Amino acid sequence: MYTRTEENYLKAIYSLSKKEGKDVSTNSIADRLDTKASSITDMIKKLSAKKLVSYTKYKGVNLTKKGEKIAVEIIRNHRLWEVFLVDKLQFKWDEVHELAEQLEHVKSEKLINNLEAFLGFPKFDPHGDPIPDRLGVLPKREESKTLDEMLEDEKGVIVGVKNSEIEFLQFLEEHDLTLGKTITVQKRFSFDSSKVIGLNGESITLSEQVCKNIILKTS
Amino acid sequence: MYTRTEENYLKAIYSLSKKEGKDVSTNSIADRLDTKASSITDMIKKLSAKKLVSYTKYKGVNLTKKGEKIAVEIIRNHRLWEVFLVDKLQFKWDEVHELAEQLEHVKSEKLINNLEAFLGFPKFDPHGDPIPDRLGVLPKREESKTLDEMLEDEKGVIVGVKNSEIEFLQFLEEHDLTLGKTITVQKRFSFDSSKVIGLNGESITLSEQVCKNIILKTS
DNA sequence: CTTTATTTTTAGATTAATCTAAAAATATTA
DNA sequence: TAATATTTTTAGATTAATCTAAAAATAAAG
Ligand SMILES: [Mn+2]
Ligand SMILES: [Mn+2]
Ligand SMILES: [Mn+2]
Ligand SMILES: [Mn+2]
Repeated sequence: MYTRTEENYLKAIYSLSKKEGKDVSTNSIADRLDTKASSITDMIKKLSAKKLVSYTKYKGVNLTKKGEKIAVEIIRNHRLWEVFLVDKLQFKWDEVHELAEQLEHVKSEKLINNLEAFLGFPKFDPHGDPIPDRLGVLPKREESKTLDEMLEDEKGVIVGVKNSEIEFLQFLEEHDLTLGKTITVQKRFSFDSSKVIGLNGESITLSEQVCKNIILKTS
Repeated sequence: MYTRTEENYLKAIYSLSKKEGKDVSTNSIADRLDTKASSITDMIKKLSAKKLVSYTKYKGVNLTKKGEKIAVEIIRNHRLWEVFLVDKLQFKWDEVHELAEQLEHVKSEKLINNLEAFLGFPKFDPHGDPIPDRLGVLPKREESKTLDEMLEDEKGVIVGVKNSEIEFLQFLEEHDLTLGKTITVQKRFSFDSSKVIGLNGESITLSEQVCKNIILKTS
């Protein structure tokens, strides 16, 4: 139906428009996909001709309903494959993203629906990101906040991360800061917004940067 | 490492040279891949430059050790994915080939090795074809013959098919002629080489064409 | 051993996705 | 607002994979 490249553009535009709200700029897509702005302009014209994005020169793009539907489908594929790799094939959460980037483009509705059933209809992927159902509806997470927003003595369970880069995930893994772990804020230093937290009976110091990227459910 | 197209050419050359013995001709590859002969010549030059095939103009091609290694790797991927689809995701044996054609190109040694372990190190795919191990070694099947070669009153267990086209597989499925079934040759008609066989206590007539494409282990 | 038929290769085009360099539009700042 | 900087688009090339049509090589028939 659509080429792998087209799908990757749609996915990039989708997540950029979620993150930045407004129209998505040529340069931001170029950054995200690690290509040149001129290539983006070309592809945008193609996507626009196919009614997958709405585009006005110099003003940026937005996904149409049609374009968004495809983007969400690919995201669904991506996240279900990540669950498969972690739950069934013994992969760690920092090893699955690149592979899922390949697997997400395999074309078969039956495959992905059967895979979903095989995995027990998971609602979140190994990084805590929501998995769209077959209609494209994203599950809502219960009330949650970032560790950065938590106060001293507050307690919470890790339910997701905002950054899925390998180095960050490995850092968390090494400190046993994985999904489902319960932590308590022991101290907050106002001069740099770093925190000391309690985990497994031990204390760890975490930078503001780290705290901003951990999502918790506070009871 | 190699493009999807290159991999498909190598796979085609591999199976054609197994089937036909001698040098593989440009036209036979074109037929197999449903492309024009001129495209084949172009690609062969590319593969030759990469030392994946040995090629002399007008004389056809053969895989080098390097080329064969890649072809066998892709076949390993293909067959393991087929097992996954049938054993874990409820696919029928006539539904998996096209999907496996996509999945076989996903690049990750760890993925395929973990998948193999997850599946319990299967030796044959859903069509009875041998699955190369991680070193590229193909398991040997026990003594077997085609139904066409069997004599009256001879008994055997279906262990594979020589033709994996959807229509043929569906035909077999409808008659419950699936892997593992035991059948007995009840009668052979010499005028057209058709046979009446016994299966599940019933009798079925099968054409020579069909008999030539069913592989059995005779006790 | 010629002539004819078939197969294979070459030449030249096309399409998708990318790039560099330059031009045009928009945004910033003095 | 005018000058400057940044962003975006256009123009022209490149690479991979394919095609059609024509030329060259090989094989088959007479
Ligand atoms: Mn991912
Ligand atoms: Mn994820
Ligand atoms: Mn197959
Ligand atoms: Mn098979």
